Amino acid sequence: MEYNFREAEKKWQAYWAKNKTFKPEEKSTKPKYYVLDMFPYPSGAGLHVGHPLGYIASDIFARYKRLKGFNVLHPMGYDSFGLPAEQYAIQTGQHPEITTKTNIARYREQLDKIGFSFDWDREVRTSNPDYYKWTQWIFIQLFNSWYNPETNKAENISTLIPKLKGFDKLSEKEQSDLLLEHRLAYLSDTMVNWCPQLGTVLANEEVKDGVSERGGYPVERKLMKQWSLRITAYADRLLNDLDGIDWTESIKEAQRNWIGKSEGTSLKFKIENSTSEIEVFTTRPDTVFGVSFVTLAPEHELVSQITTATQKTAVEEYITFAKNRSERERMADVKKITGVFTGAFVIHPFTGKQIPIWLGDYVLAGYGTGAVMAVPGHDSRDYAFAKHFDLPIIEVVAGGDLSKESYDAKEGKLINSDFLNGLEVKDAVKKAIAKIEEQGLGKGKTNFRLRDAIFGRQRYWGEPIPVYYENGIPKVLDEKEIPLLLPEVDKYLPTETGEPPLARASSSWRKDGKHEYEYSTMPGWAGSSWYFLRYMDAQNEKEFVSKDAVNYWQNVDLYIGGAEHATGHLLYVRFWTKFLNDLGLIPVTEPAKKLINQGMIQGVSKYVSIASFLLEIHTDENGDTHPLFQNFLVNPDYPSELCVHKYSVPIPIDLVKEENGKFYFYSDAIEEYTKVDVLSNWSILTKDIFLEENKENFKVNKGNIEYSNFFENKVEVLPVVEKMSKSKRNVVTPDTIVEQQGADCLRLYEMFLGPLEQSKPWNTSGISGVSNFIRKLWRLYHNGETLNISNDAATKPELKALHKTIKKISYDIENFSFNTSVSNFMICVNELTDLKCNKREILEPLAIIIAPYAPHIAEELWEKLGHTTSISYATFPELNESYLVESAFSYPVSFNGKTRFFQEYDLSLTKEQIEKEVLTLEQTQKYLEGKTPKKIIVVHNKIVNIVI
RNA sequence: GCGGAUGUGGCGUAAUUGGCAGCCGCGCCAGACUUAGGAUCUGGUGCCGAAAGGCGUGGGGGUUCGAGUCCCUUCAUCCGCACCA
Repeated sequence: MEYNFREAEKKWQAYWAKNKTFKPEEKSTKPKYYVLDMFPYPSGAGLHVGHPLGYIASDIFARYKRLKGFNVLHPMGYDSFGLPAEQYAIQTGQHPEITTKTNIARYREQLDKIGFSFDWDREVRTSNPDYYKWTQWIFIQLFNSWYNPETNKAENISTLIPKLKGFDKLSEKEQSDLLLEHRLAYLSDTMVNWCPQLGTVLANEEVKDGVSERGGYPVERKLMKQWSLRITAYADRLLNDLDGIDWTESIKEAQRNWIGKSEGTSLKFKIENSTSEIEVFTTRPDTVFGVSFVTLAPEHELVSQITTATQKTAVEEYITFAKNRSERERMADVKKITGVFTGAFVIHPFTGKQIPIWLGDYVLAGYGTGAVMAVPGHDSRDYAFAKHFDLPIIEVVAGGDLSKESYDAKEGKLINSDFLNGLEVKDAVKKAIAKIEEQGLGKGKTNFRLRDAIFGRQRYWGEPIPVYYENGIPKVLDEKEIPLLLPEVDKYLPTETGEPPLARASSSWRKDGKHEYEYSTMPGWAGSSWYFLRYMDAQNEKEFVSKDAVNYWQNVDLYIGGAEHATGHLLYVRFWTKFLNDLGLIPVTEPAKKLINQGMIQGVSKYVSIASFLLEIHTDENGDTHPLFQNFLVNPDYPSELCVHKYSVPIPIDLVKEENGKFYFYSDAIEEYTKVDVLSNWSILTKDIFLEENKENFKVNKGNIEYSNFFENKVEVLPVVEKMSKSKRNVVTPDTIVEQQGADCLRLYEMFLGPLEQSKPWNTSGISGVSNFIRKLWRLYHNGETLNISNDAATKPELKALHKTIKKISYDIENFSFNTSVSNFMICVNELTDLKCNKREILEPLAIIIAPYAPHIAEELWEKLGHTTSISYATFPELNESYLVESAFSYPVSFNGKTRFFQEYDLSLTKEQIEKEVLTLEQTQKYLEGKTPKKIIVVHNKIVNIVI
C-alpha cells in the first residue's frame, strides 16, 4: 500500500486541532521553552514559500523540545494593522477590517495545511480591540513615565514633579508643556519624513534612499507636531545589553550602528566681536590645534546673527539652495561639496587665532550641535571641504601624507599642538578633554545617532492613540476608557484641510462628547513591540499579561524571523521590554534570548520586453498635439534605437514556458495576461507587422532588419532573481506542493534546500528526491500491502545505523542545521533498507526522531505501530554511544600528504605499533622507492602520513 | 566609504572543526523491468587522460607532516548603513 499523504495529513491535522495537542500545560513541572516566529502581515497575495521556511524550522525545534520533555509555547498570530489593507480600502472603499479578515482566513488555511504545531487558542491579531486595548494601555504608561537618569530607569512622572522648581506656579498649559519634555511618549514639533503621496509621516527606517520603503514615493522633511517615543533615553542600555543576547552578529552590528554611540567632548568657540559662542561636538579633541575653520549646518540658529553685510546675499542664496535640495538629492550626490563663507570669525580657545566660520550642508543640523570644528588634516570630509574652498590644512598628528589625503587614523604622535606635542592620540584625547573642562570651554559628552521614534501616523488603519485634547492640552484616557475604538469614516483619505482620516469621524466621536481625540494612529510597529508577551496569556481581559504567566514563560528562548527587521521591530521590541521591566511589570529586560534570521527565499521574476512605437501624432480640437503610441512585445535583444522607448515589465510566472533553459511568452497567453493587467494592450511584434503594414508609422527606417529579431508567436523573457512580491508577479505559494506532494514533503524540502540563514531562489527541481524519500520511509515499515514489523532483537549494524542518526540529528537540531538532518534521514533509511531492517526496536525510535520534520507520516506510522497517543509527546530516543564504537579503523596511508592506499588496523594498537606495521607493507615499500622516511605521522583513528 | 555575509562538480549542497574534498539529493549516462508513465529498480557520474597518473574548494602568497578549514593579500557577488564630526 502506497502512503496516502492526502488522507493522512488531513486526518492528523484534524486530530491535533480536536485534541488541542499543542496546548502547553498550565501548571507544569517541566522546564519551559518558548519558540516564536515573527508573525506575518496578512497580505492579499497569501502566504508564499518564503514564509514557511522560518516557520518550519521553528516548528521542528518546538516539536523536538516537546520530545525532549519541555513544556513548549509555540504560538502564531497576525500583525494585521498596516498600509496595504488601507491602500486597498482607499481604492475600493472596502473597510480594511474586511480585507484583513479575508486575508487572515486564507493565511490560516495555508498554515493549517503545513501541519504546524501552533497553539491557536493563543492567536493574537494586532488590529483586534481586545489586543490593541493593551497596546493603548502601554502607550498610557509611556505617557505617564519619564526617564530618571539617576536611577537609570523609567519612573512615574509623579517622581519628577518635585524636582521641577516652581512647577506649582506654572499655568496648566505650561505644566503640560514642561512635562511633555520629559514624558517617554510626548508631543513636540519635530522634523519628520513627510510623504505627500501616502499622506503620512514615516519613521527613518521606513525611508530608503529618500523615498518611502513601501511604494517608493518621494519623502520630504517637514516640521510637524508629532507624537514621539523617547527611545533615546534607552540608547545606552539598548547598546550594552546586546552583549548578553545570542543574536546574529550582523543584527547586533546593525543595531550598534543605528544607535551610533560616539564619545567626545563639547567645545565652545567665542565669536569675534560678539558675546555669542559656537558650541561644537568632537570625538577628536586631540586635534584641536588643527582647526582651520568652523562649519555650521545651513539651518544653524546663529547664522543670521553672525553673517556679515558683505556675505549676506551669498549666505541667503546658499541657505535657500540647501533647503530646496531634497533629501534624496543630498544623498545622491554625497560627493558634491557645497558651502559658503559667513564673513564671521571665531577665536581659537587655545591659540587665540582668528578662524573663519563657514556654512556647509555636509554638517547635519540634527546631530550634535549642528556645528563642527573642521580639522582638514585629520577628517576626510573637512579635508574635501578645505581642498574645494582652498582653506588651510594643518598637520597635528604625524603619520600621514596630507598632500594626498587626510590622515584619519587614531594612531601617531601629536605635533604642532602646544601642550599636546609628543603624546599618542589616545593620551592626547584625555589631556585635551581635561584641559577643556579645566578652562570651562566644554565637557566630555556622549552623542547618539539614534533619534526618538516618531509614533504618529496620519493613517486610518492603526491603533488610535488614546489621547484627547482639553483646551489644547493633550491628556491620556483613563484605563477604564480603553480600548478607544477606531471610528467609522466615510473615506480612508485625509480631509480636505489635510487632517488625518480619523478627522472624518462623526462629531459624536469625542471624549465625553466634547473633547477631540488625537487623529493620528500608531505606526505599524506598535503592536509588534510587545506581542511576545501577549501570547503568554492571550485571553486575559484584566491585564496585558498576568504576573504568573510572564514569571513562568519569561521571554522567548528561540525567535526566528527575517533580518530586514534589524533596526525596526527588533529595536523597538527591546525598548518596550526594557520599559515594561522598569515599571516592574515583567521580569525580563530582553524579549528574546536567541535570534535566528532565516534567509529570504527569492522569486524568479520573468520580465518581458516592450517596445513603444509612435503611431501618429493626433491633433485635438484645441490644436494641441498628442503623440499616440503603440506597444509591442519584443525579444530582449531588440535594439532600443529602433523604437521610441523600450522597457520591461514582470509578467506572471505561470504564463511563461521554459524551453531548453530559456523562457518564452507565447501570444496565446496575452489574453490571459490582460486579465491580470487590464491596461496592457500588447501584441507581439512580428515581421509582417513591422515590415509590411505599419512600417511607415513606426517612424523608423534603418534599412534591413534581421528577421531573427522578430518571432511570429513568442518572445523570450528574462529571468531575474529578486524578492517575492505581488508587484513582481513572482510569488509562489506553498499550496501546489502541499496539494501534489504533501506537507511533509514541503517541510523536508524547504529544509533540504540549504542552510536556514542563506538566501536562495525558489526552485523545485530537486523535490522529487524528497518525495521519493518519504515513500521509501513508508516502505521500510511495510512489506508490499501490509505493515511488516518484527519484535526480534536488532542486529549490531541496525543499531549502529539508528544511533548514528540519533547522534547526528540531535547535534543538527541543536545547531539549527536542518538541511543536514534531512540528508542524514535519507542515509539512515537507505542503510536500513539495505539491511532489510523491520525491527520495532529500530523503527519506533526512527519514527520519533523524524517526527519533528515530517509529523504526519510519523503519526501515521506511530499509530500503525500500535500506539494510541500522539507521537508529539513520545520520548526522544537516548543515544547509546556503545553501538557506535568501532574496533578497527581503515587508515588512509599517505605519502607527503597524498593518500595512496588504505590499511585497516585494530584501534587498540599504539602509534608506534602502527608505524612499525605500516613500514613492513609491500605497498609502503613501493611508494618509498627505496628512500628512508624522514618522519612518520600517525594520528589515532585518523590518518597515517609518511614524509619522504 | 563603513559594516555584515558568501564564493566548493552541470545544479542545490556536505565535510566529525587542521586529517581520505565532493556525503545526500537533483540532473546526466548506461542497463533491467514494463500495461511506454514525468513510474520503479540496479550501476556509473569532479576535471584532464586510453591508462599509469596528474589537476582540483574565486586568484596569489604563507604557516604546517598535512589547509576548503588557520594567517596575509587580492578579486567577485549579495545584503545593511551611509556626510553622525
